[in-house]
Amino acid sequence: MVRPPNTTSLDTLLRKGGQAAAGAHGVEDLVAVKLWENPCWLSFRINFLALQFNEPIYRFIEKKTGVPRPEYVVLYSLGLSDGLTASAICSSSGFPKNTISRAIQKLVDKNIIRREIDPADLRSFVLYLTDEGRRILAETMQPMVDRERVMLSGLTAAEQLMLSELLAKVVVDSPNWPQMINPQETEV
Amino acid sequence: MVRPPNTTSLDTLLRKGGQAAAGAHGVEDLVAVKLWENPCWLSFRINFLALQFNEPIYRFIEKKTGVPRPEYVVLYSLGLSDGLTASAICSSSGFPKNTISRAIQKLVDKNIIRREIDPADLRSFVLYLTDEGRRILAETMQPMVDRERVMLSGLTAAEQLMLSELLAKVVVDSPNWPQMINPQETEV
DNA sequence: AAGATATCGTTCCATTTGGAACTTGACGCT
DNA sequence: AGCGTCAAGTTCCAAATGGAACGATATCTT
Repeated sequence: MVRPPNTTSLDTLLRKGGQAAAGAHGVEDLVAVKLWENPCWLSFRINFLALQFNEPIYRFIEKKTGVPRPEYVVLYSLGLSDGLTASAICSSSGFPKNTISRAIQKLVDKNIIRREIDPADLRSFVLYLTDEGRRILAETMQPMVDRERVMLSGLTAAEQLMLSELLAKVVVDSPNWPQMINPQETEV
Repeated sequence: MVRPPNTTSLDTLLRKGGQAAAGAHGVEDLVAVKLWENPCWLSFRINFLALQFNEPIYRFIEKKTGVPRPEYVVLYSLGLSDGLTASAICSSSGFPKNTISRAIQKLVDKNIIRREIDPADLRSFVLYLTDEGRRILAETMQPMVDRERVMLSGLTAAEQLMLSELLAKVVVDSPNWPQMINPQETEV
């Protein structure tokens, strides 16, 4: 385990990053531990924030419109780029294709989207929002944007911009990451 | 909708944050749209990165040790702070209490953790790692840390530190966020 | 051009999930 | 002390989930 000492101290620096500035505010005990004493600081912080966004907003959306999360993911994707296929939605969202397939069927049944055969590829369908779909999107977009604003409200505008850029940079880099190797059973 | 024009341009700035610097790299089409044309840039980026971490690492851990995600969350929490209760793990992880309850039972059955009655509160139990639990943690910690390193490898050390601090600041601020109000049914 | 291989989307089915009701113990109030 | 309310965990059950197999079309190989 010969490792230059400055590597270790970078890890510590990263993990403890911002602890002094943050102070001992109202965060729960175990959350504090997971924030400051955690070798996997990145994944905890990201998962925690994802949860803080997703849980309330999807609960709200389903209560308000009757559209559950996987269906809303389809809807939202079409809102950004109408005329997508199921597989494009899968790979950008991470949901498995059977879940998206079912979501699409429900949305078609409810007349929130419509499905057309792709003349260029008879295996796949192209999906479009209906007016009803556009209505639901319009109705739910503001609460989502507001929720993001709330989550960012503790940062200055400059900090928000910095965060945006850093996260984007990581996402853009993601195609370069090696996929995880399988566990070698020898170690068991 | 009278809104000062600079508010709008801050939004645009945030959304497009880093687009120029990032360039047109290998990221998928719809991912690119969700990155740069998305009013909810924060939640997309965070959810995307959470997925990129969770999916491969929990697949790996389950294959290697037979411990599925909710059980591993319990295990990991105890690794950070031995002697927790189920409810502490729930509220810091966001899993519902029945899921955590079942995970704990499985872990006790497998002799990965042990459960003692809390003399201070006879309703709750205090959980401890067994040697087997510690062994599994030791075996899986390095791959998790490595995965984080890979995800951060596109950033310089200074950028990593900045990201760490910004995310921590947002997490620390989270207790101040208003909980989401319920949808008013009048609009339907 | 034919066969092998890969991809799109659906269906099947065993497993997991999480809301809600429940049990038991703690705590506050009179 | 006695009663009402609340919190910790468990159990029940209907619904969602996701791996795997499948049919159909595209694409690649030789």
